[in-house]
Order: sequence, then C-alpha cells, then structure tokens
Amino acid sequence: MGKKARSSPRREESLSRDRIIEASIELLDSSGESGLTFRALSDRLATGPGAIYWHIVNKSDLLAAACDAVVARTMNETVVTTPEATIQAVALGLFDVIDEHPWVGSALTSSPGLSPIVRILECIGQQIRALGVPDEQQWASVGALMAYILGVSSQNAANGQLARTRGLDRSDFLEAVSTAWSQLDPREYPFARSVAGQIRDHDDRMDFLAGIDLILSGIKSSRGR
Amino acid sequence: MGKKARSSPRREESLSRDRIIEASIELLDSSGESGLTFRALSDRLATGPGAIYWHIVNKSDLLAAACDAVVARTMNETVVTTPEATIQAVALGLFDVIDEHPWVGSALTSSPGLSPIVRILECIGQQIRALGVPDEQQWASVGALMAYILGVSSQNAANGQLARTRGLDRSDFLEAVSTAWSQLDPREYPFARSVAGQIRDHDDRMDFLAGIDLILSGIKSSRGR
DNA sequence: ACCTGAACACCGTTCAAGT
DNA sequence: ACCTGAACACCGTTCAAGT
Repeated sequence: MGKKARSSPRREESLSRDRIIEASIELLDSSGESGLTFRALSDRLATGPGAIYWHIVNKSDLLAAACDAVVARTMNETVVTTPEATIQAVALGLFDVIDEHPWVGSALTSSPGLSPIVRILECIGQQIRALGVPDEQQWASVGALMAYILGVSSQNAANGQLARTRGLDRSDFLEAVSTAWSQLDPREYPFARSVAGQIRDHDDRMDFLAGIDLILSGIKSSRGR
Repeated sequence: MGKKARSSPRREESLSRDRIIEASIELLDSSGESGLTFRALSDRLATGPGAIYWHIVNKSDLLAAACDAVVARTMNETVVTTPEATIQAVALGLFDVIDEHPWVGSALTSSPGLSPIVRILECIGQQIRALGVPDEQQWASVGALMAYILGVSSQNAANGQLARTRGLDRSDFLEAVSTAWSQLDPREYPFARSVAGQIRDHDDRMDFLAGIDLILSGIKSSRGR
C-alpha cells in the first residue's frame, strides 16, 4: 500500500508521436473522452505533461490523430467484393468500431483534420461509381450514405455510453426508453408511443443494415434518372 | 476606460431557469461552445456562479435545455402540408437552425435528455405513417431520415465553424478543401480527386434536399415490400 | 427560498531550466 | 534535440454564510 508503488512500468522506448497516440486510444477506451488528460497521459507514459507538446500540437490534434488511427485500421480491414457487399461491410465495420470506441463518433464530426472522413468517402465513393451512378448524383449518394452511417453509429454509441453512465446494460436502457415513450401524451406524441414497443426488442445492427439497404435502393431507383 | 464600467445592465428581473437558458443561448451563439461558462454566464446575469446551480443541475443539463429550446422553436414553426413537403420543410428548418446555432449539432447527438430527439422523431414519424409505410419499416425509415438530417446538418455547421476559425468564409473554405482533395494521391484517392471539382461550386442546401429525396424514394420504392 | 462569492480540485498550455 | 515540472490562467462545482 505504498503511496505510489511505481504505478506505470518504467519507460523502455523513447517518446514518439505514435506511442502517444496509442496511449491516448487506451485512455479514451478505458475512461472515455474526459479521461484523456495531459496529466493522465504523461503518467501512463512516465514523463511530464510538457514533454507531450514536443510531439503533438495540442489536444484537438491529439484527438484527431487518435480518431484517424482507429478509422484507418478499420478501413484497411475491409475486404472489397461487390459494391453492395462492400458498402455493407464498411458500414458494419464503422458501426462496430464506433460502438467499441464511442469517442470516435463525436471526434469524427468535429474533426479538424479531414483525413478520416476522406478515407471513408473514398471507399464508399468507389463503390457508388462501380454501381454506375451518374456523375451528378455521386456526391449526394455518398453524402447520404456517410451521414447515415456516421449518424446512426454515433447515436448508437452515445446511447451505449449513456446507459453505462446510468449503470444499465443496453437492453435495460432500451427498456427504459421504451416505457418512457409509452407514457408520453398520446395527443402530442402518437407516433413515438406507437413505436415504443418496437424499440424494446429490436436488433440495432440489423436495423442499421436495413437503413443502408433503404438508401441503396433509393440510389439505385433514381439512377436511371 | 474605467476598470470595469458596469459591463452588464443592472438586473431587473429575478433569476429563473428560463432567463438562464436564454442567456446561455446568446452566449453559445456569440462565442461558441467554449464560450458557455458559469462565470461568463453569471456576469451576464449579474449574479454569482453559485446562483445558477439553484435553477440548473449542471452544465450538461444547461446545454441540453438550451438545445431543446432552440429545436422546439423550429419544430413549432414548421407548417404541416403533404407528407413529402412537411418532411422537406422540417429538414430544411433543422438544417438552418443548426447552421445558425452550430453548437446544437453536437449537443443533439450527446443529448442526455432525449426530448429534442423525440420532438423530431414524432414529426417525421407522423409523415412516414401518412405515406403508408408499413409498421415494420417505419422505424428504419424514420431512423434513416433523422440520421441523414442531423448528420448532414451537423457536418455542414461544423464546416462553417471550422472555416470561421481559420478566418475564411464558406466559399473560400470549400475552395481550400477542393484544392486539397485535388492534390491527393490519384492511386489511393481516385474518387475524392474526381469529386473535388464538384465540391467547389455546389449549393449545400440543394444537395441536402437531393439527399432527402433520395432517401424518400428509397422508402417509397421498398414500401410495397 | 434564493443568492453570494471564496475555495477546491481540477484542466490545457507555456516555458525556463536541465540533459 | 528532447525532456522536466513548476507555474499560469482558466474551468465546473460546492458550500458556509448571508438576506
């Protein structure tokens, strides 16, 4: 129970941008967005807070870099087959990374460096092209898919975090939302009340894929004009 | 040039939750998310930082309340006509509020109180029902539309903020993104390069509406199974 | 019941000083 | 060239004390 019995292992390698980013990801995963602190980070890296600034410009740069690293890893893992299957695969891949690393969701939207966004756009864009979507419609199609993928994934991850904050697991959380919605004023919220039941026992990933198919079918049906 | 010549007008009314939320919105609009501070807020309200805690539980509650107030205002302004037109109207309404109040975008995603989300879901859900979408597809349809609307609007607002940070107007910013993309490695980023030209002179709001139509056509085409 | 404002335990960031 | 760690100017939040 010694005051501070060498909590972190003695530093073996010298500091580097990559080692800092790697440690940041671990910190973000274990303690969330608010857990990434220059003090916590320098503790883990067995150095002082000032040292980090030699390799990283500031906190938002650090967050963007961590985000890019995680996204790049996922994009590289995606196997390219048919356009539809590839889009589904990359969508599910992103859904799962964001679920595993909830901080990626919010970091992506406000990402000052655009690189992770461009990575995703490129991959989806190539498939949209392969589908034979005419030039003028490519931008809107890719935009719709990306907004959907990132939007739903972020919301899903935010729900998961919110649930965790309240000490519930996912199904307890959905249960709570479901009953809250079913108690809304039926005059003002008829629709929310009517879908309250559906929300309880649905599969987030399946619904997510159903939405992708919906958008893909919209893209294909308006392809011939 | 007196040290501090009564910067804020003397308080006339007593403090209240509504007055605090109103002042928070002004502060968020004028100085962004980082401008909302208990000290800045209490200055503007001519009181001490502790007083605010009598009416508000904490900062995230305050942000959620400000967000809800702005969203509720927009939703109430939307005129209901045909389902398609109503969905377009509410989508454009949200696009514009989020453009005007960029902080709403990020606050909506991580909103711990779900009320603004439910407001939007209810409005869109009623239109989806009116379109005759079968029960099992309603959830996915509404989810796709909401994710698209909030996703694109938030991204658009984030771009605007990013541009402002760098002291550029919107078209200068798009110009910069366009040239950055056109300089990407053609082997790795063929698609991004090819759409780089399109990004320069496009109308964000028009593209946004095109995406809505795309999703609506997907919803309608899969409606009969 | 409502407000005050000092105090606490944090932040990100800087920078003289070291090696 | 790279690292150290004290110091600065902030935060959100609490709470004894006032009215």
